[in-house]
Amino acid sequence: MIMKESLTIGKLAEASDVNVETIRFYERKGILKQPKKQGAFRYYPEEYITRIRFIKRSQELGFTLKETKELLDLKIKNQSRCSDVLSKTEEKIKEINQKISDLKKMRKSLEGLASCCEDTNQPLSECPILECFISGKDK
Amino acid sequence: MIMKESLTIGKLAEASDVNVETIRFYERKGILKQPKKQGAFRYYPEEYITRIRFIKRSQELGFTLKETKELLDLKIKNQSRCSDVLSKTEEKIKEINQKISDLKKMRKSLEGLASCCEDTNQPLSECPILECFISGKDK
DNA sequence: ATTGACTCTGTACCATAGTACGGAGTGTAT
DNA sequence: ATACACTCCGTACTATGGTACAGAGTCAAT
Repeated sequence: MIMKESLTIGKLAEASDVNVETIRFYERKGILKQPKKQGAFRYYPEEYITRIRFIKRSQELGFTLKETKELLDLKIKNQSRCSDVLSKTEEKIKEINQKISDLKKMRKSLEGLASCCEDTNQPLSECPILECFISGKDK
Repeated sequence: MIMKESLTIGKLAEASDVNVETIRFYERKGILKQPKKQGAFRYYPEEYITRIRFIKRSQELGFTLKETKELLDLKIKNQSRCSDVLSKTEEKIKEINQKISDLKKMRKSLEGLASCCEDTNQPLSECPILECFISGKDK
C-alpha cells in the first residue's frame, strides 16, 4: 500500500537532519502541509526533504519561520493574482539584495582585520567589524 | 559632570531604536560592556549607537547573539594571539561567503518566478523557490 | 497472533532573545 | 526643597522555535 518514494516521518526526519517533532511542529504552523494519510500514518514524498532543508537554511540566512513561509508561498496560482505575486517577489528580492550588500560590508571589514593580522604594522581600530555599517564608509 | 557626547541609557535606546531593557539585557549577556558610571547612572559614548545597530543587523543576517559577540570580539589584542584571531576571522569570512552564495541562489529562483509572472507562457514548477538549493542546479 | 519498532495526539517543557514592571534611588529644573 | 522624569536592580513574563514525553494505536515480520 505504500508508494515508492514515500517516507515515514522518521525516515524523512533522518534524511532532512531534523527531529521528528520538528516536522510535526512545522505542520502545526502550516509551513509544511500534512500529506494525505494512507491509513493512520503520514507518508511523505521525497521532495519534502528539499523543503525542510530550505526552511533550515532560510532561517540561517536570517528569515523567520513566518518569512520563510512567505517565501515558500510565492508561486503562481492563477492569472488574476499574478501582479500580487510579482510585487511580493520583488519585495523579497530587495530584502535579499540588502542582506547580500551588508554581508559584503562585513566581509570587507573582516578582510581588513585579517590583513592586519598578517602585517601588524597596519593601523586598525579597536573593533574593526564595527566599521562595516557606518554610512559613507562603504569602502 | 556629564561629558559631551555622553548619552543616558534612554537617549541611547532612542538613538539606536531599541528598548532600554534591551541595552541592559545586552550588558548582562556581555555583548555590550557597561560603561563606567558617573555617579549612579550609566553614560554612554556615541559609538555605542553603531555597536547596537551592528548587533541588530547581524541578527537579521542570521547570526545568533553568541555569534554576533564572536564577531565583535574579533580584534587584535596582542601579538601572540594574532594567528588565533586570523583563523577565527577566516572562519567567519567563509560563513559569510556561504550565506552570500545561498542568498544569490534564492534570488535567482525568485527572479525566475518574477519573469514568469510577466510572461505566463513560461513553465514553472509548483514551488519555484525550492529549486534554489538543489545541488547541481546552481544555475 | 504476538512482538517490537515506529507513529499517533496532546501537553508540557526548553533555550534564545527580549519586554514589562515594581519599588527605590537620582538628577535637574524651577 | 521639592517635583518629576529618568534610572537603578531584580524578577517575572512573553514570543519564537523547537524538544520531550506519556499513553495509545499501528505496521510488518516472524
